[in-house]
This record gives sequence, C-alpha cells and structure tokens, in this order.
Amino acid sequence: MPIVEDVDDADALFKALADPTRRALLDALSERDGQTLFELCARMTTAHGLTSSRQAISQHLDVLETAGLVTRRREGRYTFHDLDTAPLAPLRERWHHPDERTPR
Amino acid sequence: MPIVEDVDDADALFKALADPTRRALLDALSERDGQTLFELCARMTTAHGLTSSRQAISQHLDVLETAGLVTRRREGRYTFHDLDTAPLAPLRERWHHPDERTPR
DNA sequence: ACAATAGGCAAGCAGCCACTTGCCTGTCAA
DNA sequence: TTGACAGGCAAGTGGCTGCTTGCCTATTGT
Repeated sequence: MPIVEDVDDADALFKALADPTRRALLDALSERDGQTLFELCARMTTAHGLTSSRQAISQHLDVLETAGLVTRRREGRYTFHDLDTAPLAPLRERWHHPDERTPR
Repeated sequence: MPIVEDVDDADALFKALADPTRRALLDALSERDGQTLFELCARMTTAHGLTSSRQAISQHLDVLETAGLVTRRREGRYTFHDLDTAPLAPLRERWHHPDERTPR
C-alpha cells in the first residue's frame, strides 16, 4: 500500500492554507512573531486591505493553530502568536519534479 | 511595497490543493502522465481507496486545470491529463524563514 | 473597586463546494 | 450504420465554512 498522505495532518494543513485571510495572517506573522490578536487585526486592515472582525481573525487563528502553523502563548492579558513553518516541510517535497519519476 | 500575493493564481492554486481527492489525483499523475479520465477513476478506487464517480473526478480535474496544475490534450476519443508542477514553485518559497527558528 | 483592555465561547446564518443526476456529443470497431 | 466507449454540460442538493452577533471571563491601570 503506497503512502498516500498523512491524512489527518495534511488535510488540516491544506484546508488552513485555502483561505486568503489565513495566508495573509501567515505573511504577517512571518514578518514578525509574537503579535497579539489586535495587532494582527490592525495589520490585516492596513497592510493587507482586509476588513475582518476580531472574531473572524480569532477563528482563522484557531484553524491555523489546529494545522500546527501557529502556536499561542498567553502572558497576562495578552496572547502572542508565533509562526511555525515546520508543517510546511513535507509540502515542499511533494510533487517535486515532473521529469523525476520516483522509482519504486 | 511588499508583494502580498498574486491573488488570482494563488487563490485558485490553494483552493485546488484543499481537497484530498484532488491531491490524490496529483499523486496519481505524478506517478505517470497521460492518464485518461477512466484510468484516473480506476486508480482512485484501487490505489487511493476513494469511491468517486466519473463526473466528480472530471470536475476535480477542471479545478486542477484552472489552477494550472493539470493540462489536457485531446486525441481521438481520449483526453490525456498531464501534471504541471510549475505553479507550485512560488509555494515552496513562501513562508520560508532564512533564519530558521524552533528546531523543536 | 471599577472601568477599560484583551480575548474566549457559542449559536445562527448565508454563501460556497463537492457530488449527484440526467442527458448530450464525439469517436471507434464490427 | 449501429452500438459501445470516452467524455462533456448543466441543474439541483446537502453539508461545510466563514462570518456575525451577543455575551462572558480575565487582566491591568487609576
């Protein structure tokens, strides 16, 4: 049986990447880690031209956290968000070269 | 001005990758180009354990073609499908930290 | 203490998406 | 020519998903 994909993780990962707002959040966090929810909200409206409510952003961050792309750390009344690109590693390997058929 | 993303292409690309059946189709085509619709249908049921109808597969191939990941060439009564991984190139560069964090 | 700040939780709703259903077109072999 | 094969087109439907709405908890400053 060929390894199709690590279904649970991969599905959550790709679904997380399917939304433009979530990709913009990853962009914002790749520029600077440790941003709070309100910081990200402000950045979405200014730098990315998106008008998303706080709750919407929060739910998007939930999805990103489930996919393992974002980690949260609570300090006092602030929740800081950090980017974790580790889950993207297998994605870069997949479907690599069309002229390099994997012999098996 | 930072390039946020090539919205049209990127959105179609990520949405195309969001479905497990479509990812399985890319897997199947990465093993061998030039498969027909019926070949891919058979391969989905056997190798990937998916029970998708011919029309469902065809619609998935439409999405993949729109995203530029699959090209079609008609010969007689057969339509052959080829994989094109070129649209995936910018994906591999994105969210790629030069300074790598968290070896975790 | 009290108000403001930062964020969480959950229900409801509208649009989208994957899939089905039904029928049609074009190609090839006998 | 006729039937089987390979595929296309389009409308309808159920479930998922992104977003809103409303209310709640916790922390901090004065």
